[in-house]
Amino acid sequence: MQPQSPKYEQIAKEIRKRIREGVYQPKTAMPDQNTLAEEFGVSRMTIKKALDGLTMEGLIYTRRGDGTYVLGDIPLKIDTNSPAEEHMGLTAELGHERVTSQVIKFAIMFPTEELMTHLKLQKNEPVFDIIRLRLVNDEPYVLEHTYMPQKLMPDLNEKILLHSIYSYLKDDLGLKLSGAYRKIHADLSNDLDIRYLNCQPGDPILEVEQVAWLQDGTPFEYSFSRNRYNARSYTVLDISQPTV
Amino acid sequence: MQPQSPKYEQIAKEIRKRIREGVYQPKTAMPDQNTLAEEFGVSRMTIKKALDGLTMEGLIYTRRGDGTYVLGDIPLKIDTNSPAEEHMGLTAELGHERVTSQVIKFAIMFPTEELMTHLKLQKNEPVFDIIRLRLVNDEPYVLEHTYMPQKLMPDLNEKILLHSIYSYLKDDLGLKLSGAYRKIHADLSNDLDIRYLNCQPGDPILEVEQVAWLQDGTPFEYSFSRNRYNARSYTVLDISQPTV
DNA sequence: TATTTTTATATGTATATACTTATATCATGA
DNA sequence: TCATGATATAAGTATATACATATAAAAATA
Repeated sequence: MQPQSPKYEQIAKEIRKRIREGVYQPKTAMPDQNTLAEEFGVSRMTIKKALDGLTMEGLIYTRRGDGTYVLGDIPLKIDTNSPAEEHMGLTAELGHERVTSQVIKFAIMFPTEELMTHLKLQKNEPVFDIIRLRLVNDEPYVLEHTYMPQKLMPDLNEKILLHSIYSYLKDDLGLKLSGAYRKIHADLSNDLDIRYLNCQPGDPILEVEQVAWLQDGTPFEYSFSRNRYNARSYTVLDISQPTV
Repeated sequence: MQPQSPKYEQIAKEIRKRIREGVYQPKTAMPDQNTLAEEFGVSRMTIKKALDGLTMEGLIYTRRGDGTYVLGDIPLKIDTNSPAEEHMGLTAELGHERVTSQVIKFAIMFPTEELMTHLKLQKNEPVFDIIRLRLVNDEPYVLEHTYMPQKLMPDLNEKILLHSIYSYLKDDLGLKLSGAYRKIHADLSNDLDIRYLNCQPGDPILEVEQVAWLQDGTPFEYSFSRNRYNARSYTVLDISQPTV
């Protein structure tokens, strides 16, 4: 019977709903914090904490001395594009399309110098070397080359690769993913791209190079996702917090 | 003599410095909140607010019941790549290199359907139509095609374009920039690219399409930045806040 | 009328305090 | 030895309160 999430989160959820349903309209002011505090039966500090979260999401903005205003029509979804996050990313993004995977390579090796740097490993700590082709409605969509430290996921196998690395890490191993650092380039197609992505020699490729890490800072994935230039774009939402 | 920034921000700044200088080492625990509160002579709530900010920046992470740990070695700079933010972005990024601009087009027009949508304008509200070539040490670097509503910046002129749109908007007009939504694609070079970026027909181009807006949600820029595929990559840091 | 000053209002910051909950450590017992 | 349970610890949540400060609206003044 105890509340699963803190009050400020429940309140944020309710306010998000009101914005979505038009109770609070874009470009108009919301009730002030004291009024909301009274309505929800909490202190103003708790309301403020809820509003702070919504501000960071870009749903509202506040002006000291004035009030709180609804924005509400900014696109909010970020396109994650992480091999390990396919169930949040690709699957969610494509909705009802049929996403399948094909494992092209599943090997284990000692890390190169570069991998040792990116994944913070010693030279005697093996990494998985995985290449997967992801298809949408049987059409080649993205070619993913992924390296992951074996020690973090000793029991990784081909069956998991076909399903979801993400839910394996999160649900089975209890690892908490935290963030990613991505570098996006344009490149020319190479032999693998031509073979698996059905593209021509000389075609441009959109490559996303990524290091992803856990909540404690451990890197768990170094990957390259290669997309046909006309098949996909990469989307980023950057809300810069006001610099003090 | 009054403090220009709030205490929690000053404390965050000091802790950032300590991490940078190695007083608090990566992978080790920091002093607990009560100790820090005592040291800085503030309440624990104030310390917590400072730590919350550092957590969002990805510098530290906290575990309830355990403590606060330093991460500290995650690359933090985001490559903004916004025409209007060149003084935070391009200039800052390239440090001591000499960045110059060349105005290729500076016109005014009524918006197309697409511009009306992206910039939330009526068909009788004119937009500036700007093409700039940016050079680093006299080498072509990026070709920027920018559209901005005239009503937000009636006095924009060619001299400003050569200097900094960003500081004009921020310092002269007092507008507060808030965020941007970007879409990144790979593309094939077109005539303009070939002419100004010194590239060959068939070369891949990294294009960043962007809508940027002010704190109140008003879009003020719709732009395309086109980069030679081997000249530049686009970098993103994505710290996902723990989902509740 | 136009400008300046005052006042009311709403958000921001900061504190002290109490309680909750996740984690690690240490003691206990099978 | 290994699992279980108590205990200490540290961060998280929430409140009440006071004051600071930015903004808008109203009142006073030239």
